[in-house]
Amino acid sequence: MEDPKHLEVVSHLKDHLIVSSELENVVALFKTLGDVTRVRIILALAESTLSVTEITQVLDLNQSTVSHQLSLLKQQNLVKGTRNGKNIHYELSDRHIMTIVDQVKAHVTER
Amino acid sequence: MEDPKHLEVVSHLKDHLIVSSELENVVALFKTLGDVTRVRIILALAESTLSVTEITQVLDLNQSTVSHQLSLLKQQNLVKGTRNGKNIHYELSDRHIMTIVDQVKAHVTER
DNA sequence: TTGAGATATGAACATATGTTAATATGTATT
DNA sequence: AATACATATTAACATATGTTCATATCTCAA
Repeated sequence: MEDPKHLEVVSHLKDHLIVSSELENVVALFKTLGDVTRVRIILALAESTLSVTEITQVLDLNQSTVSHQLSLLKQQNLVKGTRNGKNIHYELSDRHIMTIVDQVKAHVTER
Repeated sequence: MEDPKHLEVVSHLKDHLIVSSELENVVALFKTLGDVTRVRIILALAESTLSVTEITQVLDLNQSTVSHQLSLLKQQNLVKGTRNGKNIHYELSDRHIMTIVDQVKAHVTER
């Protein structure tokens, strides 16, 4: 037999779970963080501001790869770059990101 | 000219950023959360325990899709299912997940 | 044990994604 | 202006991913 309260809840659930654009944004952020290369870049930038070339050397990546991924990270407002002559210094645009990463890290290690 | 302190930091960065299996796990979790369907399932389960059929109806999805995605969510220990006769009741395996989702939601709305 | 309902699984498909090579653009130095 | 260095961009490719259809498996009731 079914709990009538359960049926009640379920029948109304459909209306409450609107597909908000907010959901899209949250998922997009998760998706961006769901790649090893990008997270490594973020972790590196958490230690120090770095130019593209430096990221390339430190993480042992193709220059093109770094530029591509930085472009995605910029789109999500996770990093920002400021030009300094020939170089562009990249840094985390927000400390908040590290909070999230740490949060998830905690969740992962905790099992 | 370059800040010598900066050069110092960068030159040692490569050794500190080990590709830990922990990193892989963190990224895998982010990747799992980087899909609208999966997050919608999580948000639904945050409201109430649900059977596969109920999820199918509430979220207007294909039964096969729901099963496939639940399987991925199970692999990441995000949900767990317990059989009740013909049905299987799915629930979040951990409240912690909602904390993470809320965290990111906060980050997203805050701009 | 046969049938019906609930869930899982496998194969096929279209699309998305990450990396690379090649090249373009931008910037400073001479 | 020419060169060298740093970064971005484009196209091509291989691989990964999400959905669907068809079907298998499991469970209960008759």
